[in-house]
Amino acid sequence: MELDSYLPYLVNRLGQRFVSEFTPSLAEAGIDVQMWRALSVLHRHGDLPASALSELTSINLSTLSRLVGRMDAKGLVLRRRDGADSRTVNVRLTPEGKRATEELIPKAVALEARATAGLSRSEIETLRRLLPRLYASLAATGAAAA
Amino acid sequence: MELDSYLPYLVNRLGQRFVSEFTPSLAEAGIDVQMWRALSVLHRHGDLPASALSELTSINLSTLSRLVGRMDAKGLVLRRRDGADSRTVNVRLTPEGKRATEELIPKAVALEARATAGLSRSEIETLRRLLPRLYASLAATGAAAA
DNA sequence: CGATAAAACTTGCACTTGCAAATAAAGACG
DNA sequence: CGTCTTTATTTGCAAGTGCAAGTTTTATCG
Repeated sequence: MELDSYLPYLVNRLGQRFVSEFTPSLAEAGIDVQMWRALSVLHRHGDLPASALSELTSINLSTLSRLVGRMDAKGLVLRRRDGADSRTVNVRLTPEGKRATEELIPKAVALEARATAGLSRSEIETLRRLLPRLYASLAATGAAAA
Repeated sequence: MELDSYLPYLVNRLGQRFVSEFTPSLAEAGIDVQMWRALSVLHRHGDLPASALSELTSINLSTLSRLVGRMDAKGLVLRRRDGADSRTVNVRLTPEGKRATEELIPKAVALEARATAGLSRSEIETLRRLLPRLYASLAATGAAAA
């Protein structure tokens, strides 16, 4: 195995770099990376059950449960039992949460721009296209595929 | 920002998926993901100072310090002060650590193969080439670039 | 309908993590 | 040479994390 061209290594290393580069911007807003993940997914998808939010953020459900608790305490989200099925907890952005998210989006876009500064438009598009295919391929053949 | 095509999101999500798919194989060997990261880097680079290992694994130095302690206790690595500069701690694989690593490599390769199953040879090569460029671009323009 | 299983969360617990401060060993300098 | 910095790593502390077990609410089935 050539580590320098091993995709899981390259991907995780880059991901960690994204996180550490973005953390200062988040800190200014008083939120951490996990909160940002939840915020951005909620901003994109609207209200979500905790389990769906867990799935989309890749945050462990029990971890997410407590994360949502903290975000609720900070006024970023609202957690409410679902009307139809009260096992389900729906999480929703508060106006304050929406505002915080939208304030951060330009910085998030700038970060991506900085990372892709040396790539052509088509190289960037290639990445956007391929990464989800790897993800899907793992999901399709993974443990959950039983 | 379109989250579904936002590279930091796609990258971190995929990275997390790699981790969770590989965790069972690691568990069989009694090691966790962080240990695996250190092992694979040491296997590739040979002896390394803690700071270099931290850099190459993207693991925070203080976290790494304790991780190496645990790995040492498990007999996977040896930590020794450097002869020339005894501020530096050199970390080296033990034979046991080397064996454990080499036992896992085929599974790591298989995981990558599973992820890339639907891609052409050239698409895979493109990923191997582009991901390090993003990483380098962030490193070059980042906070550390002062 | 009533018992049993399944689903969706939440929580106890033991362990890991990162920041900031502490330690220890070079270097730099007058 | 002794002091002041800088470099390399470790540790105190206050959170955060994941697994396994617990809770509550829906389904299933005879």
